[in-house]
Amino acid sequence: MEVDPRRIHAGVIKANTAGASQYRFHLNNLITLYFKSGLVAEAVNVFHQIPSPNVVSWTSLISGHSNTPFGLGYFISMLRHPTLPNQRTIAIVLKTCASLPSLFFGLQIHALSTKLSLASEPFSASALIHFYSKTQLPTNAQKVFDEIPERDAVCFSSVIVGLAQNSKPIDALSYFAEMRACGFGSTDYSVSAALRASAELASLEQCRMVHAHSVVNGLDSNVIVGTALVDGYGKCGMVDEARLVFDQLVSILNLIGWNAMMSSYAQQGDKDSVTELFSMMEYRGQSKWNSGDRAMRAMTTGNTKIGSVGEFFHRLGLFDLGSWPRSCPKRLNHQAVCPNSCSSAMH
DNA sequence: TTAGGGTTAG
Repeated sequence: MEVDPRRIHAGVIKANTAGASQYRFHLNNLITLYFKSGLVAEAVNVFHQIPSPNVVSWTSLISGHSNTPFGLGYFISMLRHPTLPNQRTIAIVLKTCASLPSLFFGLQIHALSTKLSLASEPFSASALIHFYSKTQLPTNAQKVFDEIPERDAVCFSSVIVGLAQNSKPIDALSYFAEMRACGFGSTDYSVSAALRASAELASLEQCRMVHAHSVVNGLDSNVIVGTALVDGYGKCGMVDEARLVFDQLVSILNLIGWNAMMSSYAQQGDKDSVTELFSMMEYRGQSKWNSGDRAMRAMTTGNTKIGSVGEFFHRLGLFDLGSWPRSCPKRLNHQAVCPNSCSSAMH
């Protein structure tokens, strides 16, 4: 049953007899709840009701605006408040920098993380690796990983994914082997990336090894691993094995999986199988996913009317981020760019 | 005690 955040909000107001920190704790949770329900204005409103927002309050607010320039704007407001970020805040801001993408802002965040001794913490480091991978700087990503003293499975997965995405399959598989040697269990992220690397090498033996590994670890029925398997076998020229995986997982595969299977046939010049599969896809109504995917992409890439990150900060009068002010010399005109929310957080 | 990092095609 769906929880209505407004009912919870009413309960928090009624029960506001506890101390200030307890009240803030409940409001922080409410911010997240409102964002998850798509009630952005209400979430921002709750933030402004917190007398003394802490790092969790700010991170919740920034997270609700992740992947949009507003998230970066709120991060600057947080620094000016002043509240120092922790590795969770850094992670969500870097995720936004990777998604926009904004190399310039991300580099500033890396510098700040280093100053705050957060660049090697698992959460911020894995986000840094992701950021450098998305900005096509895999050597930087690798350097960040190598400097993490205590790595976890996500750090490993991030570097494997990043190297595989940047056409460094040998390095990716080397980290995949290291991850296992260090005793970490494989994840759907690391396995799908290892398959992508194997596919780029067109190494059938490697594909089969990772496939067997995914079966042992119970990951072979995962939709993304399954798609990577179809793609991997296809690129190794083993279209029958690709089809075997495809048929086993057809009930859960999405448009990407169908495309991977059709590409496998196309690479063999088997146009009859391609058209047959395409007809089957249309019959099942799967071709409709195309528009769905486009809509999803528009939603997740920060589809605002503002042309670029640079334009956004130019409008805020903050174009030169190289010189962050220590005090608050200038009030930002948040209403000009975000008329539906309060402006006092943006200073 | 809350917030939070990494995947599949072309």
